[in-house]
Amino acid sequence: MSKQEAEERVLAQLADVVGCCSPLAREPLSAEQSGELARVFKAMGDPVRLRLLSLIASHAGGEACVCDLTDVFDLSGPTISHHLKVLREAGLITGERRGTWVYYRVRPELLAQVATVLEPAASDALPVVDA
Amino acid sequence: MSKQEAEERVLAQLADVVGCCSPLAREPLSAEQSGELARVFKAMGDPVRLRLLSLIASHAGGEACVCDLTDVFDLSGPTISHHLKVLREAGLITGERRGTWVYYRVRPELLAQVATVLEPAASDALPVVDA
DNA sequence: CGGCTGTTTCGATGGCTGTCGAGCCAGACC
DNA sequence: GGTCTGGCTCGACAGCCATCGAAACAGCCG
Repeated sequence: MSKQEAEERVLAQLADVVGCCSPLAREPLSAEQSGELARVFKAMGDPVRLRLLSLIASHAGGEACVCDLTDVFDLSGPTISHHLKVLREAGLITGERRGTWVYYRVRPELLAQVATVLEPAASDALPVVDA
Repeated sequence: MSKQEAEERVLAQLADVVGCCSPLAREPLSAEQSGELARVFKAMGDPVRLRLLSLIASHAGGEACVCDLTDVFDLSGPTISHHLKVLREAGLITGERRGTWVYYRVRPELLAQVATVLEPAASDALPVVDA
């Protein structure tokens, strides 16, 4: 199983667990569910990775080259690569090599799923959103 | 400054940074923003804490006593207490002592804010939500 | 082919963190 | 007041993680 396949499997597994709408506040998460979800949150639980994610997501064309990302931080190349790998293994981004450079783009569907998990808990008791 | 005040300050600071809708995909997060947000995600980046959060959120009346939470896990009391503290310091929950027991409840507004940060990135490129 | 640039992997290291047991504080009850 | 129970703090320890330099790998270009 290649690296790519392994990551695909992670995403599929997570999608299976998260489903389209298993709200955090509707019923307690099982040990397995919380494990899958925690992996995603843990990946986002680092300032550098969060910035990387937003840099990629907000970049023109929806994708960003590693070379664009490295310059933003005072970190070594390997470190950035490490963080990108973590995001990749969490299913949050995908990387594709085109010639010399590697381009990363976000997986919006995963972000949407995570947001869905959070939202019902929010709108349930909070009239602030006032939708 | 008491424990309670300190936590209030954290929440206020976070609300200030996150605002009502600073979308992750609209523009790159600053170092400060990512730091604040990462703290919340890191708090949710643990299976036990995620389950605790969902247990509290989904509990009848919107609040749960520590005694209810301890039994669910094969963990010592201090460990549960530690995780609750992390969630508290991240602004995700609040604890209140009433007589013998301590009750915890979630802060829906923070969850809503976090979800908001995620969502625009999602709906931006994903027709799946089909709203 | 040989070198050059961009990116990743490897190994090591310092710091953070999840976990526990022991002990402490707060209320309740006698 | 004395004691009992629920919950928290403290200190310690093992495992994980962010970071780095060095080295390996992948394409380009001369």
